[in-house]
Amino acid sequence: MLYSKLFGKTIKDVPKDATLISHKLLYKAGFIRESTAGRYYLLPLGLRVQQNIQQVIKKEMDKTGAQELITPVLHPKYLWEETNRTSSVGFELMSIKDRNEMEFVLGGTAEEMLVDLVRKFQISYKDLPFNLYQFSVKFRDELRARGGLLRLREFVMKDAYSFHTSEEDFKVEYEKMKNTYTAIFKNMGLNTEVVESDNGYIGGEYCHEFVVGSEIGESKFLMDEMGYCAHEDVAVFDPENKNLDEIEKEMTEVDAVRGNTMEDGEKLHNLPLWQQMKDVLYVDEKGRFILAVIRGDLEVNEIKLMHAVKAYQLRHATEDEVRQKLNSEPGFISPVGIKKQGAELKIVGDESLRTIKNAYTGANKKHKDYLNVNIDRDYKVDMEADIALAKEGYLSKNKKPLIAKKGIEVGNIFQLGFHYSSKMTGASFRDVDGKEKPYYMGCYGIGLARTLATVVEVYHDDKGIIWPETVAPFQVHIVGLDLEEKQVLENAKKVYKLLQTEGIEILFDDRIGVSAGAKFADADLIGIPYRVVISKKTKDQLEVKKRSEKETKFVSFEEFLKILQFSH
RNA sequence: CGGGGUGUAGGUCAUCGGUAGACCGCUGCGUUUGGGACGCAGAUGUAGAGAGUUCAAUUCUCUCCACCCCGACCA
Repeated sequence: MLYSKLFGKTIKDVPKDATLISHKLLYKAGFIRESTAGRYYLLPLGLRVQQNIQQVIKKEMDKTGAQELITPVLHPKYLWEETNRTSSVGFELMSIKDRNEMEFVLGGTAEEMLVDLVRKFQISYKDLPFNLYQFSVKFRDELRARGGLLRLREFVMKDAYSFHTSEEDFKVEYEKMKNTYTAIFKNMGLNTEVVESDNGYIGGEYCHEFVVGSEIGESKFLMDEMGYCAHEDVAVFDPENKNLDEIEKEMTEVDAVRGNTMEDGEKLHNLPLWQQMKDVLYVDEKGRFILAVIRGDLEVNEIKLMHAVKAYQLRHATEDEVRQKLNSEPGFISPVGIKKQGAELKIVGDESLRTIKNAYTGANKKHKDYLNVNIDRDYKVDMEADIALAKEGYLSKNKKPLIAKKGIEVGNIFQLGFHYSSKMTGASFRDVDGKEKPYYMGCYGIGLARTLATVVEVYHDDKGIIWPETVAPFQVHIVGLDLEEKQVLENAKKVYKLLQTEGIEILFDDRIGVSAGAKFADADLIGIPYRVVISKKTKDQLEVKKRSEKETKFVSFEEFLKILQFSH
């Protein structure tokens, strides 16, 4: 490719909207331009990188025996209604009607489509298992797009869906995908943590995120030195017993003229925070009240709570609701003697309540507290569950301190189980015993543009991008200097042609009348792995420099070919 | 959707009640040419949209729209 013909120029100033390094560099170097929020043009350079990423993924996926296909982008809405996902997806569905008023959903994920495809065939146990994947544009009307390519409303995703006769068979595939994903990202130079996480709207019981550690990432997760690694949403920990050796004292109601915060209670009674009970009142999407009770030094994990009570939306109750519906008082709520007052109330106690004795808490009246409250004796909960938010420094179940990390989620794998096959009619196979059975499923996604941005986040310096060779838009960047001298120009063209015949992808900066400094700056910004300078100085040699290194060296054409071959 | 912010040339910004300017970039000519060269000449704007106040609005007020940041959501 001749640089003089390349569409998309480098610029010096970036739009003020760009805050992330990847966004700035990709914009400056001419890889992307914005259309509207969360929708980007991929320019020729950007597309080349994305296609390389796609190749890396495809190669590893094909190795596992997965097969590539393509589904329509417009999904018939009735499919989404069949699984009841028109109301429960985590992202806003975009829909559209055709001339016959038929309703379609712009695909944001394709579980229903794949099941619908598979059920068009008479599947038997002999056909299973199989894994089908595609690269296709996904539409998600995200509440907020963010950070350049990091969170888009339209993006190419590799999504794969596997079908199995049984859970055991699925688990083999799941492990295979775990390894495949690790390999895929490694091939692009990305080290990923495999993080246990929450399924969200996809359904199923467990899943793992592939996360690249980064301060700008949105995924918060916790690790310990024994290899435990889980997203904040699902991370478990050992709450540690606090004072279980104390004997249970008599519960008393005392005056408590204090504010509404935990700290106010701590100060007033001069007792440790962990001995206090924290009571948080939520309302779910059906209007049920849910009182989460937890040890005072811990916080409620709303994701865990939602799973425990099978709700998919929670909000905090208002002060009026606390007073009127539950006859309690904000800041003084307690499970002890709380009246349901006609409202549906579910009290969920965290496991940590079993680690303390003689707790103190509000008395459902303004400026009244209870002291020496003990579970079972003084109050009962409707449900005991782990609803606590893990934090750095807490002990893991391995009794090792947890370390908090942040990262970018570039891919994930989900166990779906029978989630879809049980909801969609005909989603079944004929088993060896002649019976029709639902198949067991999994799904596996990678966002290409986000992965691209993540590579830039990891591989750059103050001058520009430093592409890993597997995804670089070109392998070699020839910088031609002194090109107004015929000899030099001819020589540069010759090298360009010869390298091309070797099958090497080259960007040749053939611009005449552009200063050396400008060309070097552009080469650094674009970040192609090898820079080759050809000028009147270099004569019949090539001046080679790796983007990732400082030194340049003069080599012959043949020696350079060897360097390139060696690097693969 | 809640909170905060921004909309002026392709980009970065200035101007501020009296109809717009700098730098980068772009075009042409010339001089330059190993780390973003210089000179000269030139092109580029319904100041996001609409309404209001005013003799006069890019400037003040309101509404809408778009975009960015923080939060809820996610590949």
